[in-house]
Amino acid sequence: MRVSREQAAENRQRIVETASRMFREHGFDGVGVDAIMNGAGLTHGGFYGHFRSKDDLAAEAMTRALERSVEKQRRYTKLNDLVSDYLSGQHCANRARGCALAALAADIVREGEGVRGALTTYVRGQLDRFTCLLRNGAAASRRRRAITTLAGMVGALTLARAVDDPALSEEILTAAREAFGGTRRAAGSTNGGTQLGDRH
Amino acid sequence: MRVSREQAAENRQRIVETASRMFREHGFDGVGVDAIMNGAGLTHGGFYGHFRSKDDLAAEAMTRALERSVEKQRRYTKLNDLVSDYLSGQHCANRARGCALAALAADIVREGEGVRGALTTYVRGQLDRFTCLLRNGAAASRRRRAITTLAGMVGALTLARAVDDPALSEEILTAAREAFGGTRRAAGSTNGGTQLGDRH
DNA sequence: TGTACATCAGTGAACGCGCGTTCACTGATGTAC
DNA sequence: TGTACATCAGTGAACGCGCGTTCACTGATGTAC
Repeated sequence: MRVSREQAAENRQRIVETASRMFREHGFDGVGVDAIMNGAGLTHGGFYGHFRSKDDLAAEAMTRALERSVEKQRRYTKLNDLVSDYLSGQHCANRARGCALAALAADIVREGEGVRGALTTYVRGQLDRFTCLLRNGAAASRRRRAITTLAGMVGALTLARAVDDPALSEEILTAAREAFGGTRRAAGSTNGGTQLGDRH
Repeated sequence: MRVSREQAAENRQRIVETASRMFREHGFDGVGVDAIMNGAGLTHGGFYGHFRSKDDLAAEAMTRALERSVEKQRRYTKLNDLVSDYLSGQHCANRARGCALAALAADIVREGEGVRGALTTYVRGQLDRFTCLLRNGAAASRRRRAITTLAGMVGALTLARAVDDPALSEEILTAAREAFGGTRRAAGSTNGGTQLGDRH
């Protein structure tokens, strides 16, 4: 049943992609090697030809998911658009294809070095990107706003997903979209036009 | 080896408390019945005299952890104090005794009805409490700020814990403490004295 | 109040299942001539 | 280019371990007289 080197490389890719989706949906402990390999159209026995261990795959799948996330975000030129998409009902409903940070953040503390390292790099990059997208204020201020924006996005998505009641989910997403989006549109604003936490 | 009814009730309590701590530290799948019972000074065999299943205990432990959290928060009269404590380095380092929402939020989506129900009730209560603690603005505006404050707190704590580098953790907590705290102290603020997201 | 028996909280061995991992095997791919 | 052999990606059975759960048993507690 040998397969061409090219095919084998494709298979490996597919395993990583599949794992990345399944981990986001069910958590690291919620999917087995067996399920991942089946999801990739293979049988479990071949797994250790590609990876040293399940943890190894976890680190790689995490890295991949975060890279994808970065690519996707490069498309945005306005923070407001990025935030709106991040806090959309669609993203909330689609854990498997969504932000790995929000899907796995709580689990990550307990994972190995590889996973945490990948995540830390991503958070740093994310903060840099947000800082650039924010227009007004000094660098230090923009950096602080980048932090609170990222925290607000992750927290709001997590809450909206955890909660039982769709109406409450929607309320959370809407409120967060308005507060953490880069632009202010509401009439009668006390700080119209400035970003969240902007005060230096 | 029978034990007085009073003693048995105490034991049950202890199991719930222990589970509540261990789940927060290691996740629902990260601790076994065996470990919980040992942690409570008992052997695993007695478990099913107290609970119908591990899931049952999970729901109860979650409920308990959230009730504790509410009791603790009643002590605060100013949102700023509450936020400062929530986003303290101590809380960040102590998952086992800290906020169950932040410790388990990502896992909760995959848990049973009991756990999710308990959490939803808690989030509603939390938002009501925050809305009360916020002083300025119309009810609807305070409610929205309550949501973004809660989201920001949970997100910032989650990020600070997930990240690999203590300096970055500290930076995240500090920025969030300033942004999501109820009062503004910084000089040169563009919206001094108003709360996060306050604009109606 | 004291005695005799029933109850039942807790014990520890055992069961069954799923999961991560290993391994002998297969047969298509890659390579040497 | 064609043939013969070596390689090795993938298969599926098997192993060992841990975990949730069950159960026969123990002996202190609770209760009836």
